[in-house]
Amino acid sequence: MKDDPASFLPLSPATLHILLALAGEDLHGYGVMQEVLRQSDGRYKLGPGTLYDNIQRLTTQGLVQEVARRAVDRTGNDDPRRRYYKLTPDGRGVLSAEISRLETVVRDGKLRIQAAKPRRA
Amino acid sequence: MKDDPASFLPLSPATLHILLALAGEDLHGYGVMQEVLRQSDGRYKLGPGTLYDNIQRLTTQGLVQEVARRAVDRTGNDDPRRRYYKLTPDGRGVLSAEISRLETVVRDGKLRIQAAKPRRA
DNA sequence: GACTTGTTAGTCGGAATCCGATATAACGGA
DNA sequence: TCCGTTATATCGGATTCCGACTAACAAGTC
Repeated sequence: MKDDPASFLPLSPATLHILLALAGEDLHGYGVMQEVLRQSDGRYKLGPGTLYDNIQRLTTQGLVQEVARRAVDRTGNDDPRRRYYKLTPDGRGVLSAEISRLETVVRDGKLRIQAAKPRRA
Repeated sequence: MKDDPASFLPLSPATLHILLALAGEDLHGYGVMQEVLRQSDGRYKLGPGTLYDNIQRLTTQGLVQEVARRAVDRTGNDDPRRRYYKLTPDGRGVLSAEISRLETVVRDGKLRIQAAKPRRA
């Protein structure tokens, strides 16, 4: 995947949040669901359909890859059913590009919204 | 439509950019395409299918409404084929909510991206 | 042991959305 | 007159979303 990271943009909300969840640490599918829920304060809930569709697509695109099981997580659990995923360097690059793109969107957006009563400039 | 603005979130990239384009000034369909292209520095191009699908949906949702406006724009043009649209107050509220949601996403994202890579300094 | 709740992976199928190709036509300038 | 641009709109295939469902195992409770 030496494709330009920009060619993957913009990311859908689901894809963005999945990559974001994996940016912190490697996680298994169910863990991604929980992490997205946590990151959004319970406001954005990812269903299994969306999750696994995305994981599969992201894997074939080379942005995410499955990794050999980790021994234990920080809670000391080790459920053998788990399948862990991690961001590839390309995945991290795409996420990074999207974040900075969104940064300008937010900056522009705030200006535009405030100018609700345009005074001509 | 007294629905909670949060119930419309998150917005797809296409929807977000259309609302953003209309936040500055009332525009006609083709104008929205151009404005989105301009705002993204030519990186995000909206096709007519996506545009009109969205305008229709946003109109029935009450976030956008068509306005009768035959006045000239700043280039002095007055093409009678044009159909202008504007953001409703609800539309502005939804856009505002999405922008502030994205603000936290960006903030979190930046932390996560730089946090997970200090593989030796 | 039986019961219950939570964890974990996945499938399935319909709905929603995307999005380019295409159609149509009026515009403006060379 | 002819051409490139402006402008609205539809169509249909492809992609994505997303909840309901299946299936197990885990862990704690009664």
